[in-house]
Amino acid sequence: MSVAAAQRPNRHRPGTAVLAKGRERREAILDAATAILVHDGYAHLSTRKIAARAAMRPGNLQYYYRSKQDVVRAVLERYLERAVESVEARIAAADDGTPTSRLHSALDGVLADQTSTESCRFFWELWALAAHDAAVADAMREFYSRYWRRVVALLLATNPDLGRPRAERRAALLIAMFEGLTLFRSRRPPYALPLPALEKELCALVEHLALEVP
Amino acid sequence: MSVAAAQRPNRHRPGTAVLAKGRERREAILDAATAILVHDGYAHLSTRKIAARAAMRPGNLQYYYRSKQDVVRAVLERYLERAVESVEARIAAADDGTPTSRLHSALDGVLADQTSTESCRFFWELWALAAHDAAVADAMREFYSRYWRRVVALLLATNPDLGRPRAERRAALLIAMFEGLTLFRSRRPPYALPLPALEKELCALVEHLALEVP
DNA sequence: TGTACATCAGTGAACGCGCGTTCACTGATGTAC
DNA sequence: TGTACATCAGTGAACGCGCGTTCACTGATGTAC
Repeated sequence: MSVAAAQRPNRHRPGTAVLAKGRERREAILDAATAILVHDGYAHLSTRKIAARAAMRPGNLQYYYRSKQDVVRAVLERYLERAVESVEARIAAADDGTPTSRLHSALDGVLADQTSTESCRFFWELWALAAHDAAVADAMREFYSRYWRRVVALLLATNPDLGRPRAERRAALLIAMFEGLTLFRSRRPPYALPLPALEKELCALVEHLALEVP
Repeated sequence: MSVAAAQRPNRHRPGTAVLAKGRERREAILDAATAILVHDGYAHLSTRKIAARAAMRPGNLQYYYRSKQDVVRAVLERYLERAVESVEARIAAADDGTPTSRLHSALDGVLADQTSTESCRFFWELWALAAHDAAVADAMREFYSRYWRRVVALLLATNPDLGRPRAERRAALLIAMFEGLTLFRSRRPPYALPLPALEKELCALVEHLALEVP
């Protein structure tokens, strides 16, 4: 379609206001779908509910996204992209400090994200979804791959003596622990472990993994 | 019903063969539901599919479990009960050794479980389900609470100097890491991190958390 | 031994519902000439 | 300035489908007497 539009003479192009509205509507659809996914779960996610929440008719939703799967993929891509951006921004924000302080501010950022019930629930849904949907699995692989490389770089910057192989292994363990902690740290946690002072223990462990060489 | 049966004179009781068949059928239903949950996900779990897989008619399934929710709860309870039993059995099996060897054999058991795609997928579905279903959330809380107390006991047995509060915190971190590792360790992993030699690193970390006192 | 009876197990048809998607159609916007 | 036109956006009705559950009914099993 865009190819045909480019070849066509420069006539009858839609106005910028029209295009802006189209973009807004798409965003509204993704917002609605994200909210339903987080609050009710994928099992209760339907195109009709998405359309209702975005204040449009089912037929109109199909105009923007041809199928439910298209909506889900778009939701996923937007969410993961934002997640990556926010982590990068937090690391960059601690640029004044040493590598160690960058590591800590990244850690703080991850922990802050985890207190958001929405963020946790989103990932829980994704893990389940990825087990049965190849497209979701691909997106998750890509996301965790970037995440992992970033943590490896942070560890190596903090302590080059670690060596890349060890840094890679420890980064994997750290990410696993962060992801596992979502199960116990969301604001209304599904599983109640008494976790006071846990963050200190976690910080100590992170430092151990960053600094200690056997 | 069982109350009425107990008050009734000892007449017209169903034969043991009849009761045994009833038990078998219920097990078959739970097997079928578990398989569908693991292979297709909760979103695709329907009473009609469960019935078909258990080789019965929809109406007959309703005879054994009045509602879909009843089936799901029963599946969950059976699965978590078995999981607890299997961990207990593995720890007990290492009874010949020192506390440290018990710790290691428990660790081995957990890691062995994680290479089972079914086990991982089951838990992924549960995490997502628990976020939206209070009954599931309760069952998970109970499960993790037992799991956690067991790990605390193991850590304290290995090194009493840890002190209970620290052991509790470290047990929580360990469980979080184990649960997070399911994301990267299942036989056909949804997220590919290069994880050779990761187990050694994990063992070293477990020992550090068990033995080191700052 | 036979018959009445209670319980367990299973059947088949039917219900009303929400779902994902299609489609012919109408309206809004804005350009070209 | 007006009209033809292309594109974007939105509507409303309809489709066929699988769903969870109900229900009247039949058959199987085994006991009581």
